[in-house]
Amino acid sequence: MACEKKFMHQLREHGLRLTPQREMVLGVMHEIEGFATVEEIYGRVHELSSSVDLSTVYRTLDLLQEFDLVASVDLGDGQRHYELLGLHGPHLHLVCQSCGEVMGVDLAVLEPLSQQLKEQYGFVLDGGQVSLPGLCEKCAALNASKSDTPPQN
Amino acid sequence: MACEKKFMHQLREHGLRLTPQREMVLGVMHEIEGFATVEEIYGRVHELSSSVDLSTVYRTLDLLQEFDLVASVDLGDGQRHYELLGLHGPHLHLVCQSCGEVMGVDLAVLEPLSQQLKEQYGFVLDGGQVSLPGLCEKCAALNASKSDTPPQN
DNA sequence: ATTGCTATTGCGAACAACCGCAATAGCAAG
DNA sequence: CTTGCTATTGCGGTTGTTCGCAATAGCAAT
Repeated sequence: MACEKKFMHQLREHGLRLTPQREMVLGVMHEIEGFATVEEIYGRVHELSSSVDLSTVYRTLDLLQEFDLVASVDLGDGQRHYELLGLHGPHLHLVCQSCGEVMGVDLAVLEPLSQQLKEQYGFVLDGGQVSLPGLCEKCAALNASKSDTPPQN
Repeated sequence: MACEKKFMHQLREHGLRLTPQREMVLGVMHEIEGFATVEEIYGRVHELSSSVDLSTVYRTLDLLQEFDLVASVDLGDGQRHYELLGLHGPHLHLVCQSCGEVMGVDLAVLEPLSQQLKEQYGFVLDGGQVSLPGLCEKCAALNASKSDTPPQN
């Protein structure tokens, strides 16, 4: 797959090394649909090779994230969730505070805002890392009716 | 201060109670300029009454956040930072990934985006909770020159 | 003032994420 | 195929945050 190639290339460029552990983590990410917790990723990697350590998984995910091969989203459930970006590339995440649903959206919607922040404050937005909290369509509709008691899920 | 009144009122409305611990946390937040870590807040509260527990501070901050009296920002330094909103009210946070500087910006800049997300995806943005990662003016300029080696501080 | 209901607390333990260090193993040069 | 340099690993321990639970204490009604 193109993803592995890209990874190898980026490692070389930075003087880093390709290890079986790193290959395994990336491989596992490919098998997974959508988001995965570190626990899930570690579980699968552990099946392949039981000697791989949890911190190595964390470190590899950090690395993959730095290379924009993976994105992490905080759903507010005390556990970070990771998603392989492989084909689609970086995108914006809309996170529903009520049901936890995540919607991937093209970074283009940020363009006007990005432009304005740059002009007005000199701030250079990093769109690939953005997660926006709010309510998805369904939960917003639910909340509109019984306006009180903020939904906890 | 108006803040305490508002807090009491909101507690009552939700059938919650005003306790000395909650008053102390809010009081301490008033004394602090800008952002404070839980450690700092707990430290000051502890001076006032050494029996107050750390988890109570955490729980109170959650509560204050729910009532929009306080905002939390993740600066990426493994420690959450809290800011009293009292007077200024909710605002957007621009967080520099490089130097950690936080810039408060009026929520108005989000209006167009908010509108578009609602129309296009039915997603209702919660602007008061938004933190946007990127680079501040200074760090962006620095980064532009030596384009390689992502800054670690 | 007293009472009763229940929100809140302090405590201890759990949890996710991270770090420092010595040992290991990629990788490039000879 | 060696050798040497150093990035990387596994391990143990630490930090920041949250949880469950029994005891306490707000608050409204009597």
